[in-house]
Amino acid sequence: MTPAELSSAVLAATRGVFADRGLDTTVLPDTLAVERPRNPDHGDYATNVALQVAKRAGVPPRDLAGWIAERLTSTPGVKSAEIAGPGFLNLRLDAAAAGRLAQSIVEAGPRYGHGESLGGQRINLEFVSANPTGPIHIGGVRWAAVGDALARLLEAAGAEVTREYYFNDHGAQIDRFARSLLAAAKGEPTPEDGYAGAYIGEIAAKIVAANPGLPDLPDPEAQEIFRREGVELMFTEVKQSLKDFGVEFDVYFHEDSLHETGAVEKAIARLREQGHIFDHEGAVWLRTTDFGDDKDRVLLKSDGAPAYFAGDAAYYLDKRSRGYDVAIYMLGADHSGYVSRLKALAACAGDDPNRNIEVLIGQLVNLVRDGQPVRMSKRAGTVVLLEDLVDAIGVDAARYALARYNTDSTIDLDLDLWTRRTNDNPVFYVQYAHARISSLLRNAADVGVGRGELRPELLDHEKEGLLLGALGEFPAVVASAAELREPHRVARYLESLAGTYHRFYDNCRVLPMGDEEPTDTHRARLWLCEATRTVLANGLGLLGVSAPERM
RNA sequence: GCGCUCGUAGCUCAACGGAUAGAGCACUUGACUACGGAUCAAGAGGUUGCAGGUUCGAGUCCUGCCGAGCGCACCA
Repeated sequence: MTPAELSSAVLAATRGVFADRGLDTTVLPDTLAVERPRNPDHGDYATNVALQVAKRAGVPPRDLAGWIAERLTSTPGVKSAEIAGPGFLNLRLDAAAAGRLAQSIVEAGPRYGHGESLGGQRINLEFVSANPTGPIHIGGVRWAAVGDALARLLEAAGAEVTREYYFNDHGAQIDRFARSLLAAAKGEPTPEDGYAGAYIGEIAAKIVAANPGLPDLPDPEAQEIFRREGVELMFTEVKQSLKDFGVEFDVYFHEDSLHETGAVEKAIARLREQGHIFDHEGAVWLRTTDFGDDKDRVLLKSDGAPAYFAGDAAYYLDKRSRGYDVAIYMLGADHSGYVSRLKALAACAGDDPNRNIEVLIGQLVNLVRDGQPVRMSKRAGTVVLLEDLVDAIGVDAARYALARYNTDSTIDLDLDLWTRRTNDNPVFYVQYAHARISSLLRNAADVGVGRGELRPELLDHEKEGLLLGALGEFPAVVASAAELREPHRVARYLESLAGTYHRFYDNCRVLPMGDEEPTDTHRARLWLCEATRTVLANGLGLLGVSAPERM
């Protein structure tokens, strides 16, 4: 019996009680969750449904819980249902009902954990979107790891996801980039507002090598070549380093295209039609304050040039025209002031800012080595790069480390910790569990013990029950992590599952010892091990981290 | 000054409004002639920044205060 099945059974029992006693069934929820209590004394599962609805149904919660319990005890697979505290209902499954889960997990394989909680939703997920004026730095890396994990999660929950990268190849920062390349090529110092760092020299040298006549051209023409080719080289590098990080996008959207195709003008015209535009002091404004922004925003500057926000407006409308139900923006903390204007923009465009657009803000990442903050990169000088992090701890550890924390908090990553091959390193702890099971399954094959027919009632050891319970939670963890946009829940779950497995392993011998004949208990435990391996692999897969069979 | 985010064990961090606030590390004490000891068991460690409020129930929601980070352009 899975938690989902149990939850339906509880709901059915509750409905039955309400019908029998003539209570108002409209106070009942459509679905309810059964939870794994922290304290095992509180049963395999618990539900607070009686507490939730008693007041509105006009009955005492403990009485209601008792009536539900009475019905549940006659449900097949439910061993006991007890009232506890103010009206909790603590449930226990019989071992056979619980044990069958192992088989269904193994049979579901890579699909176990997938669901349809977000079925039918089309989601545009924009993340990283770093400027093409330099290599990806640490701020963007957090989103690369979290964003890609979230994309995988949303897909596992049944959504159709487009991973999108907005490429800011338009505007003044590109000119500064081009001037910096030109200066570097001519051996001149970096312009005052330009980009420094060794990578500028590298790229300038590449462009010079590819364009022999370049030094003879007048500055404006040379700068144009540096602009065009520099952006292209940077773009290629960014894509490659993300690919090496295991992150690939479905759409690389070029800001420049919005200006070239007239999309910006069209967007402004549409917003003007909708009545949200006004002219003031020669500039064209969007009245975002009508929808909660703290000031109105300029779309066209008084010199007639579009402001950056005009591109955002056109870009948002473009996303919507592609038919997404939700556009998710993942932005760094330095863009926190951006949330209200993007939401207002969506509202101006006639969308529901609470449903059609989500703006997630991720706080900063600090790297620490030997207790000292790491701030500089050899190559970029002023910031730490994606490649620095990967060089230091590897892709698996980097992705796991970045995806393991709630993005609302700033985090300190200790580079020494994440390279350690010991169990204080969470990614190794989880991967080790997977490798250990893989090894055990290899041994089982070597000695010729197979899973055979599962006798689920044999999985009646306390630690087996706890492990089955943990495995059963996985689909709900995936669904809630997707719904809440919080991939770190998966990582925390895996760490907990790994611990639960090790405790099982310590208490329950899986393979026959010495000359011992294999029994159905050995075979049942192999089912359990295979199920655990499946869940660990699926969970790590959602985070974009490998599940090694040997370490 | 205003806005957003955060404040939980010595450290790094968990905890869809639920029961006795958890885990890893560090510290103390144990378990290796058998499936990977990269493991496990036990102990100690907390006024969840402070003060009120809502609720059957608050780390979680609301208000105020204190502290930290990040923002507050006709820049991108």
